Amino acid sequence: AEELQLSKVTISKALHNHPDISTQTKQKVNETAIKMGYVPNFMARNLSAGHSRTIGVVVPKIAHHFFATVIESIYSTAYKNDYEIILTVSQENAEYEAKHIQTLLSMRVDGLMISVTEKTRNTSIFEMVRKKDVPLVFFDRTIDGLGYSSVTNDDELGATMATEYLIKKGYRKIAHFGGYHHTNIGRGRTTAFLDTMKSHNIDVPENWIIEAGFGEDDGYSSFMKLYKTGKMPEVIFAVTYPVALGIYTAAAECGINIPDDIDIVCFGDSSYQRFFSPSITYVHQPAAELGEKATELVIAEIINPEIRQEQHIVLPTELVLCGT
Amino acid sequence: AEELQLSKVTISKALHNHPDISTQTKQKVNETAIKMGYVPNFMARNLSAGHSRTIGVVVPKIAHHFFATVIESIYSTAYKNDYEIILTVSQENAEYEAKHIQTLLSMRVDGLMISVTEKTRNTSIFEMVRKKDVPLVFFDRTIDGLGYSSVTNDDELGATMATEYLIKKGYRKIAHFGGYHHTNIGRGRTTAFLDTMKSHNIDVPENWIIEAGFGEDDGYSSFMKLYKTGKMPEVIFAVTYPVALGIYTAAAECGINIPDDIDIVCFGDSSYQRFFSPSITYVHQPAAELGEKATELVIAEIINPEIRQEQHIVLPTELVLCGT
DNA sequence: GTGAAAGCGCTAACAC
DNA sequence: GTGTTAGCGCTTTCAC
Repeated sequence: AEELQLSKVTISKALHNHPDISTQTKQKVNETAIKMGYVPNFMARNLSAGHSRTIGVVVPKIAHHFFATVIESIYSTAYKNDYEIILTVSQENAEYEAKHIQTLLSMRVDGLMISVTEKTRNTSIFEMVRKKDVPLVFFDRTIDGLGYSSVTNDDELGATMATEYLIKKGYRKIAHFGGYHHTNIGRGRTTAFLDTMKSHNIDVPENWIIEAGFGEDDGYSSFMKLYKTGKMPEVIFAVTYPVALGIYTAAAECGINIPDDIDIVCFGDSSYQRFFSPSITYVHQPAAELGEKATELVIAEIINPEIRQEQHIVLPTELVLCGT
Repeated sequence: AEELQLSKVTISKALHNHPDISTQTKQKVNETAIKMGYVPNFMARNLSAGHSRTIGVVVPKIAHHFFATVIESIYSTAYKNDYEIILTVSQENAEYEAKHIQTLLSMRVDGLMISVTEKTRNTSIFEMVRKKDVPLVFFDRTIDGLGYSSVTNDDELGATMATEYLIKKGYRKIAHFGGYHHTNIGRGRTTAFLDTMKSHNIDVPENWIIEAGFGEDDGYSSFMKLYKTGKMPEVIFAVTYPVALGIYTAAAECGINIPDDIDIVCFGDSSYQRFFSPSITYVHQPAAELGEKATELVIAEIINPEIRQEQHIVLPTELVLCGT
């Protein structure tokens, strides 16, 4: 339609500032393009280009401080590098997750960033990604042994610090609501907790280690389960912030006061943490940095396919004491 | 590459379950497609189809309970209807917003859902959307007078209820930290507040109405501004939850106790509201429903271009009393 | 039941 | 400097 007497090619070149074209022609083209509200067709462009300058992201949840922060950081890092983000949410559902990855693949994203669901066990979809030769970086929640790069928080360090802190504070009866052991973060945190306890020669009753998911519901039901045993600890170490909140709710229902009757420590926080009462001692995760590093990693792998070998970045966690 | 002796056309038809093709051929094609991990090219498909079964979304912020909830709801509603969501975040920056809309347009999204930034004033980008004839629905934060449909919370109702509540509680010295008046939600809440105060013949000093943004920073600086006047109210009605949090922080720094010295009411909440201490009386916004309705609206407009006339859905808000 | 031809909007390679 | 040709991967129309 831009037939102000020029061919498509000339237009295309002009719009791309090709040296072939005379400055005046360029200007004329640009002007009329703006005037008539021309918007290039991304699909056509990328179909012929063979790539999309687009990165697909799959997260298990979005209404959660940690992920929301990571996502914002992914967005801004991507934009800085002229990549578009296509975000999908698996809602902790492994089936949705696989479907989203399919869709993203069919959109021909140049790279993939994934934080898996708490239930993901079947890895066939990731092998498919490998076959397509699309770079993939896991963040926070990873699947090991597939040869993909990852960016994670130092779960072991955090869990160790938290446990040491509790012991130093004089606690001996410590329960742990860990995530599923088949997930890297569940395993890492639980293992570090147990190791630390062991190194201090403190026994942990078997039913004080409760394996469940990462959500508020899980914290709630785990507490109820613990409560029914009749033998309560002095403190609970929760695998995530939502789990800690679930514990709060359940404890309140059971007439148990936190932190007087039972204290809590957990991984992660919310931006509202400081208004929370009573405030919790927690392990801080560098969410924004994690998003940034992960994004830079995929982009690097996209640009430089040769450098595409496994690489694991572990970001240090930090113990934030209650009331600071 | 799928040359197991068939042409592309046959393959395409088989994959689409076209009646032309024999059942056995279909099966064979499907099997090998799965075996070799065939993924159709979304861009090619949509290039020839002329649409993308994709909806573009622009939100000002994501790490915010209200928006996170709306977004999750948009996602699930879209998926239910077989639409893909492309989410972009403007970060309250009108320039980014315009750029994102451009990108989305170039991706040939079938529809657009937008909650504008607190700074958006230039509407030329929206006129461009009109020219492209792409359906657009505003949610929560709208631009009126452009002829687009919208789904919003009943800001007037909420603000009126909140104000009435404060008055009934005996407060007379009420300050209001409203959003910018050029935004629909800022204007709606402030106007309803002033009207209600007027109908009760209660005076509001001019410098107790502070116009600012919707973020925590704004709450903080507004409070400081108020504090410097030396004349403090009994209670502050904050335009958003983050603003209320900013007030908390500022008040703490000024040695002012909430709610003893100054009370707070606000619009919106967080999922952690119930753990918050002291808890706040707030106006509940039906975030999930808002996302759902808005998504259904765009989809309806996409499917039925004729019905594309302005339509404004206003969802009722609710006053939630402190401690319930 | 299957395939050949044309076209979606764009770009890169090569003429003119 | 500008235009022609061809092809990205798919779908639709119409022959066979």
